[in-house]
Amino acid sequence: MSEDFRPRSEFLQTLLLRGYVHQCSDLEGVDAKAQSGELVAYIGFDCTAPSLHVGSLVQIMMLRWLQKTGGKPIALMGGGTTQVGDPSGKDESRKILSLEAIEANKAGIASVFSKFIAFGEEKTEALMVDNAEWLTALKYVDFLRDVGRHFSVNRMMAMDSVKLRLERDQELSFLEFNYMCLQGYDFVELNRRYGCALQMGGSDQWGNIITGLDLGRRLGTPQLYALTSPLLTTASGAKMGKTAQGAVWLNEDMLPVFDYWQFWRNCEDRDVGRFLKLFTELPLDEVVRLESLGGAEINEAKKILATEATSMAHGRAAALLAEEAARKTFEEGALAESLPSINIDAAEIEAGLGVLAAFVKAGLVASTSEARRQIKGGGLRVNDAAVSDERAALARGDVASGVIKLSLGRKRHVLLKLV
RNA sequence: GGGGGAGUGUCCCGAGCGGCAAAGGGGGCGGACUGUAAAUCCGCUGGCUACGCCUUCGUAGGUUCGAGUCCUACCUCCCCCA
Repeated sequence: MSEDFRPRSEFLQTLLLRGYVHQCSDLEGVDAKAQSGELVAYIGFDCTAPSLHVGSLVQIMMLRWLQKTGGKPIALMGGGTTQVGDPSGKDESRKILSLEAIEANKAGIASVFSKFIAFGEEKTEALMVDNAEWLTALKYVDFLRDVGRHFSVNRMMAMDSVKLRLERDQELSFLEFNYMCLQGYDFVELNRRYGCALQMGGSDQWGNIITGLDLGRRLGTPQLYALTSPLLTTASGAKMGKTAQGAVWLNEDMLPVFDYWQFWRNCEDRDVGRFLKLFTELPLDEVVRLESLGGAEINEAKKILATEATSMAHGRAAALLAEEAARKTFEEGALAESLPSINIDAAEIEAGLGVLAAFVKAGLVASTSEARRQIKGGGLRVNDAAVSDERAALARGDVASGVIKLSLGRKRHVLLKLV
């Protein structure tokens, strides 16, 4: 990447300044294309899970910026390629998903996407397409003759995704070996169908993307471009988007908005600036101001990060509600109505629901054994009072304004709402 | 085809003379300290109707009062010879 390159398009300026760019095959080329107002770009998404999590957020944001700056984004659902499985960055082969599971996952992902990007037929409205559309219709022999002839096995063997498996003597099935060919073919197909000239993705996708570029050249498409974003880790090196409780999902039914807000609120000091640039749309000078806050003041920046990021995924109203719930809970020590909650039959309380069972029910602990351990460690609280007796039961008297507040540690809270 | 080695607590790595719910890390969770941060220190890290019971060491059998540990077969992976 040339250091002194000065982009003229708003699209590239934004991506470069906000830290989205890791590698690009041809910045000038992409810039010119973006300038012309004809840039169509795509990112492919696996259909391996029923939703998307924070790990995909960088990619989603790139498509969002593309749309905001006058380009047309394409979200490519890997309905076809997911049937094959990408070996990139994986030590072992992935389980092959059933077609029904892939379909269901696709629907979940689509609903998340629509929060971030506007879909439709207009020029800058995004398209969502599924590569199963063309991949499953391919005839094997035809594909080999038309496309396979352009792939050099010698080169494929040298690709990191393949090389790694071979070096470690790990199985790489022929099925997976074909993945990059299919992804390469996707790019060409999207170019033919929609004039898509740029594929973006995480840095681990560089090899796959470049394969598409080469294939395009050999098959006579116009010049294609590649752009990857850095692989995101937190300042302390952990993979982005995974927490103890699991992935940080972008949809509410898999992760309560309160928890999503908390995820951002609890980021490390060193990450605030970077995250503000990548995951919010605050002007850069504001970001600079916020990240320069020192000491405890950086907490203000974290709150803004949390609310801004949450607004995008769940809407402003829900984000403000989460912010308010956090303020009440952490700053005032008061009861916040909008904490994550589960309904519980009043009769169960009357009957004397044991604390152990209650915490399991609330999902704060995985088993009664864990609940016992947490009690020993002083980690469980009912209405902010530490539980010391594992045989205690919840009672009518614990109910305040219709709820009982259960807490695990300082940060995780669930309200039992009596019904 | 022949010879040798490996598979351990379902997050990962990794010890394990026949008495083992199984050493030690990492990670994670909880506590203390803080700023809902980082660093540090301490505790916990199979399940249950819980001073007891049940299920765990690639799979299936066997020897034994008793098996992760010994024997047999099978599966998977690695190394050497062909």
